[in-house]
Amino acid sequence: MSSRRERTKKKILAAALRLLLERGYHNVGMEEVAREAGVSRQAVYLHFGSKPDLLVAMVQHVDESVGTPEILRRTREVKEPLAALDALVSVYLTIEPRIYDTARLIYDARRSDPSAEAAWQDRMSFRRDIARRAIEWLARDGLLAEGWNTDDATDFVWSLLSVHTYEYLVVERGWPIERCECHLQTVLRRTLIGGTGQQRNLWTSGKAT
Amino acid sequence: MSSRRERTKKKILAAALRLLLERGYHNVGMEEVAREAGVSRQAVYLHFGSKPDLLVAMVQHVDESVGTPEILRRTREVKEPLAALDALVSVYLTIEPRIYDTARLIYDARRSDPSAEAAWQDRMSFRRDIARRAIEWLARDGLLAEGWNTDDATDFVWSLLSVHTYEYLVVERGWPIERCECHLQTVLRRTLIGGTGQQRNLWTSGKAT
DNA sequence: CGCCTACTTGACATTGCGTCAATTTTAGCA
DNA sequence: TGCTAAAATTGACGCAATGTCAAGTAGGCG
Repeated sequence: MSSRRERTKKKILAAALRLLLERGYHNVGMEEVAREAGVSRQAVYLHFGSKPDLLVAMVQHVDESVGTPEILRRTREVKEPLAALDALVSVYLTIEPRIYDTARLIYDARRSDPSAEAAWQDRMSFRRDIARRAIEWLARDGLLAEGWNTDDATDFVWSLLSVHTYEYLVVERGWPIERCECHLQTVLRRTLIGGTGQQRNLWTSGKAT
Repeated sequence: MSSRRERTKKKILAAALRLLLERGYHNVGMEEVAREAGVSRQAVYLHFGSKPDLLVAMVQHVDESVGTPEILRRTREVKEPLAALDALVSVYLTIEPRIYDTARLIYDARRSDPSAEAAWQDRMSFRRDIARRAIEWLARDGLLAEGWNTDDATDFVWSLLSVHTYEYLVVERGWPIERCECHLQTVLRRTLIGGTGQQRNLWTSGKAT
């Protein structure tokens, strides 16, 4: 039972998505979004107060439709901490292709708009929490390699599994997802896993799926 | 023998630098740049045709004043390939603090401006070349770890030693340069060095300077 | 002095964001 | 069916920023 209002809102969101993803935040005006959605320019302002607000709404909408939380739950189904690191990479590369474009939009806008900045920081602290959970698990079992503490390892994993790693390797360099997954898992295992875990896993680390 | 023209140009560049670095590309207008430089708005257009062109000129100016090529030459003074990887990180973290702000400006602008995009791609392919040299050296000596080929390792090093790794770890998370250097060196050594090199270096890898 | 280059001045066109008030359309409901 | 209130349109406006143009004004050099 979508009301008239909600339907129009969805139309606008869909249009904004198409246009902004294709041409970038600063290259598309509200006028064009309205035209693409088949509504008047003012209707856009009626539903979303401003361009930055429209962007933030777009991002939230994409996040919900992708279902990030459900996918992330996979990380917790894993039985042992060593596999958690692999799962983290795997989940990262499942989600990233779907949200990359919008994440990039928010990143672009955050310099010039406070609410975009807030949305970005939200996302970032959420991602750091996910990374931290895996690292704390490793650390508790004494598997964290020499030279790392929980905080530093968390930051490193968070920064390695970021929008920009995806951008550099997959988007710019054209790596297939599988190759990216394999290499990033290798990086994390060799770098962060020490103690007994290293013996067990070092020699399988070059040939993950 | 700085002519009047050149002096004015420098004044404008300096003013643009101050303002744009502080407040970002989209938050500073040409009017303000001109006022800060103590010249008329049209003088700015006289010297640099447009805002994007001013940005590109700014970046080139900073690059020259930092002397990136000279600093990068350090990478080649290294005697053995294992040390080259460490030197790469070290050089990266010498240069990055000085150029981070302007690099970030270019990155911001590249979505909406072709000449900024070109400047960015230039910079990126230059950086990949640097990384590739070190990796090829490793590979030639058979020190590249299992699971990596030259291309992939180059891309990975390039993406790890990027503007955004610096942004995430140093700028956002407040890592001191030394900590960042130590950890990144560890990452590269443990990840990329295999064969005999690994035996020799693995146990010093947690405690680099 | 006079000349040329560099710079200034003030005006203008254009675009994009955001706002407003008056009006029309439309969905929901009696 | 016809009424009403919400939702959307229309057309105008203010504002700020980019970029352009033409005419005028310094400042150095013969």
